[in-house]
Amino acid sequence: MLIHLRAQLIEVIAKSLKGFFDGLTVPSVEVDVPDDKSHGDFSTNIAMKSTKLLKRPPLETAAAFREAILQGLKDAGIHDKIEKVEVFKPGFINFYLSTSAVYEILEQTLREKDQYGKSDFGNDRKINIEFVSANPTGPLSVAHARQAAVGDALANIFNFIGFQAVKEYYVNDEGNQINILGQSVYLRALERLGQKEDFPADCYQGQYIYEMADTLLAGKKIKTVQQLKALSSEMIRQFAVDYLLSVIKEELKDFGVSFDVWSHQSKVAGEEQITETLSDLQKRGYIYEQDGALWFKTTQYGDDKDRVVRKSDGSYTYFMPDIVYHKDKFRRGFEKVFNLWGPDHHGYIPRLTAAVQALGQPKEALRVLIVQLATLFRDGQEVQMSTRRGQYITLREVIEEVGVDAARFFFLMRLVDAHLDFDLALAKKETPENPVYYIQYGHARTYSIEEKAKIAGLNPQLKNFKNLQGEEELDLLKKIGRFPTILLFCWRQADVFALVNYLQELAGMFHRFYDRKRVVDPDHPDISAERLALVEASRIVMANGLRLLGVSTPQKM
RNA sequence: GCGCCUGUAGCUCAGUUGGAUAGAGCAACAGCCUUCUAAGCUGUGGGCCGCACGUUCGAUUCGUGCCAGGCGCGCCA
Repeated sequence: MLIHLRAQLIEVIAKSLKGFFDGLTVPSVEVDVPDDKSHGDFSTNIAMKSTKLLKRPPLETAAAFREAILQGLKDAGIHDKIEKVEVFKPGFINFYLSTSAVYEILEQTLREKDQYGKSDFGNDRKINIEFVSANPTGPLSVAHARQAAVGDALANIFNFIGFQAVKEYYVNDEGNQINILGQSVYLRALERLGQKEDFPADCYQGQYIYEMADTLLAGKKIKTVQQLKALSSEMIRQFAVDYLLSVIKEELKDFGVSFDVWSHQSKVAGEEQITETLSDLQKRGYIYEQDGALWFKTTQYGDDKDRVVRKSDGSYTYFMPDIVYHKDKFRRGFEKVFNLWGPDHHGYIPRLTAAVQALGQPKEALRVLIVQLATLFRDGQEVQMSTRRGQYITLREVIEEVGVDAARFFFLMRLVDAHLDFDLALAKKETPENPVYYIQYGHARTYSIEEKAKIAGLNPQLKNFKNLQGEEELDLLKKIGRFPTILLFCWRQADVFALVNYLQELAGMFHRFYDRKRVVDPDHPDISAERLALVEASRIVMANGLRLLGVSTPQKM
């Protein structure tokens, strides 16, 4: 409702002011939401933008504009939604919503319920969002956990505003790391059979390799070294990848994250597809040979230097299958693909962006989001981690220590590309310092109020409001009205932080309302019914928001 | 050396793509429960928006140059 009204305002303003410009082009009209509510619900800077063109002081222009806009609002038939229009200091023209317009927000929310905030903004466009994509060589770490929380929430939001967002996990099931993984399992299996060999430092050191070895031996009913040696290394590799993928899937499931598509490098970027793509790129002049290797001219699209795709020994760099994989994504019809990467990969962005353009896509078709690492703290002390020695905090441990809700919420509390300090002790505290519970508590409160109302025989009203006149009530309603806009902003920013922030503010306004206005009051059933409607609308938005974040909505706390 | 990111309250961070008196949470201090959940509410203090120029009606925001910190720069994945 507010999105629509804002669009109407822009239209009306542009139309009403045409006469002032006498053939000159009207500056583009911007309508913003002021920080300070005393400056109205909407505001435009059009008068100040016009000072130069019209050669008149902004306040004078604004006053004249105001008259024309008032007339324009009448002509457009939306004057009943705007209570007043005022001119302010440097030259702002501010619009104040009428209470009837505010009540429309309430009616809409109650009508649309769990669909409130949904839109067709995305126009069913297909987008892909690839995240986590950890190599299947061990359990998921906290770094993956943050990516999982962000990627899942982003996809939820994008789907809600009308995109067809596909969540995708790219499985690196080939290459050096997988060879080493297979070797690690093989050596541990030998050890279990009594033949202890040197365990190289570059092999995977974690305890889980033993468990895999045990599972392998039991599954294949292997009792002797001879039987083990009869297994092909290919078979062991396959076993290891499958085993770890099922572990990863289980961890993600417990974190509430599921993927729509699992793409395996061995399938989408095998030898055949690589050869095909490579010769295609060669034909189109993107590849040249030097020092026995094949190079991709990524500098043509702004990379610092060209990149090797096939080494002089004939094997491919990681870049090559990645190009093929992204070609595959676009072949599947995605208009835009998002990749969530760790900060250590940021140097890789220019070359992949170049490749995407060489594949004939516009630069914007690929959007890489660098998800910064979370530094874990426990009681103010940084938790030291070392991936090399297999000593890192896993997703599993975070879930067990602080729970899914707190973990997911904390990972979303900052912009994705900003460092995040994650205090484990704080996240599991059930005290006011912990922001997760603030919103959930607000949600739970709505249930307890509605329960009390039911006992008193009171029901929420659905229309014809007139008693919601308090500042707390109108502020809360207007905030509820911003929810759809916030979701669109999340798309524009490619970040969920704005939603987290919004929900905290919304919960704050709800708590304030609760503190100051008695809802359940059998002596005043009319007022109670209207306030109950506001409680329900608040609950709807808190629930819709938390659901998009992947955080649960408790009815009791 | 080159490239990318960051610099805002004691701490952690926002700042709606250039707007109005720069905000929030935490921490500190002072208050509010015989009434719908005190996991809540109210109030107070706290700022050279890293520094300097420039662009303009207007800069925390854009540009340039410095200063400080982080990361990336392999025929690794």
